[in-house]
Amino acid sequence: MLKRFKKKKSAGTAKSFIEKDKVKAVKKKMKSETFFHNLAETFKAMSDPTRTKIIYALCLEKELCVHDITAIVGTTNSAISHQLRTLRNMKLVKYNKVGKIAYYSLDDIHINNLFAEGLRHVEEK
Amino acid sequence: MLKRFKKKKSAGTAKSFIEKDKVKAVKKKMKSETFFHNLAETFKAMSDPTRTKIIYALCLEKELCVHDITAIVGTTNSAISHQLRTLRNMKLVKYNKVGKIAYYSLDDIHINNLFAEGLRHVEEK
DNA sequence: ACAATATCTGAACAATTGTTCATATGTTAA
DNA sequence: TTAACATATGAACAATTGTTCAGATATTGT
Repeated sequence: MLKRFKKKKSAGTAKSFIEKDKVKAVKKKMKSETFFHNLAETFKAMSDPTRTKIIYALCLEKELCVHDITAIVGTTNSAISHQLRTLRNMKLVKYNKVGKIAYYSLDDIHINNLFAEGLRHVEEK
Repeated sequence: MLKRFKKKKSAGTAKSFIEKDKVKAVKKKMKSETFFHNLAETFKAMSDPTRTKIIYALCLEKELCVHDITAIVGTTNSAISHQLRTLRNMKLVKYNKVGKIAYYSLDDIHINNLFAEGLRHVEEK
């Protein structure tokens, strides 16, 4: 009880010490839950070695079919196909099908920039 | 048995049709396994909503203590501390401890750029 | 020395992920 | 139609992940 009283006495000041202007300022500029979810999803799309290989390949050659990508990455067709679907769902790659062949390419220039920036970070560490 | 024989006959030509110049060119420029691993790890560090919130907060205010980050993100101290360790291990954030308070900040400008580029991608979709 | 504060940590758990396997779909050539 | 080819897919599996819980450190003020 005594403790509780003591806590009450200092709680206000303690909290106002912690929740200072910095925190309030950032909180005001905070984006929605959905925003951070989508942002995380975008990065997650690039967070697997198989997928970074695919993206890297598509940075060098802007159009590649599944068979080519499989040959370059060196896995099974199934694994590549599954990963391409992930990248498609995340809007990182697009494809157009001509006959039985599906030609994949990066969805837009942002992907190139994003990838290049990550590449720079890794190479300078 | 017959099938097997037939397959053998066409396997060679089929492969040479697929492994065309494009594939060879990309294969020549392929980076090491470690490189793609590290690159994926960097993106993975940003692939969780809690961590994107932390990084976003540190983009707005370049120095924040754990308590502040906890208040901003709105989780438990433990969860934040664990995520900060992850970010530290990935060299995305650094910290300097003054007394009992640990002040966290983004490790270098590449992180700002990388994050900003991801942000742009999400906002334009 | 003690209580309060700020941060960190290990274990345990459910949830998610990437690959493999077997098979399905759709297209082309014979 | 049938065989060969290019790609996609569902189920199942081990491996990884993020959070919570309980408690450990370490620093400061009294």
